[in-house]
Formats: sequence, structure tokens, C-alpha cells
Amino acid sequence: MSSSELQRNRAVLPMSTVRELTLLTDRQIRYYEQHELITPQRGKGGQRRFSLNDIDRLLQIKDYLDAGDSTADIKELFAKAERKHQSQLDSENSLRRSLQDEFAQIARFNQH
DNA sequence: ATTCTCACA
DNA sequence: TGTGAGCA
Repeated sequence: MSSSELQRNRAVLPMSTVRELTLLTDRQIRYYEQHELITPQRGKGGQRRFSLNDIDRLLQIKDYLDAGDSTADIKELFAKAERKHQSQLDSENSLRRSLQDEFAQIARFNQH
């Protein structure tokens, strides 16, 4: 996992910041969490700590909601996107392995 | 001061 | 989804 990707997942933002960045009310943000559209971490005193990816998710939720999708629809859309992303990574790894194998073969061949 | 949970004249 | 109460 890349360094920037880790940073986007660092949950450090408090409610107040997320509220302003997304233009959503804290009431709505908690509501979406209840419906498992986001899963922010918790800090001291049980307070939510959001990451940049959480912000991104919230922005997407806003768009989908405007487009007429229900919270259940959105949850499924995210799950689908996640599965797609995962299979994408899998095929990349598989391709990388076969290339490494081929190079290893070539290297062995050149030694003889 | 801020956020959290829970309940609802 | 909004609002107010009572905590931490």
C-alpha cells in the first residue's frame, strides 16, 4: 500500500471539519454511519475521527442521494465498487507474477 | 466548547 | 431527518 494511500486513511478529522467540508449536518453524517455507508474511527471519549477517504465517501453519498438512490442502494454500490477494485488488484498481481516468472526463465536460459 | 446517545409535545 | 436533554 502506498504512503499517500495510508495518509488518506488516517482518521484525524473531527465532526466540525467534516461538517464544513461536506456541507452536511452532523445529524446526517451519523445517520449515514448507522446505515453503514461510512465507518469512521473513534477517539477519546467516543468521538468520531474521519479520514480524507471518509470525506470522499460522504461527498459521493450526497451525489447518489441527489440522484435518487436510497441508502441501501448506495451501500450496495459501494460494495460492488469494492469487489471490482479487489479483482482489479488481483489481476494486476497475477500479471506481475507471470512476468516475473518469464524473466526468471529468460535469465536461466541466458546462463546456459 | 464540542461531540455523543437517546428519545420524541 | 430535526431538536433538545444530559453526559463526557
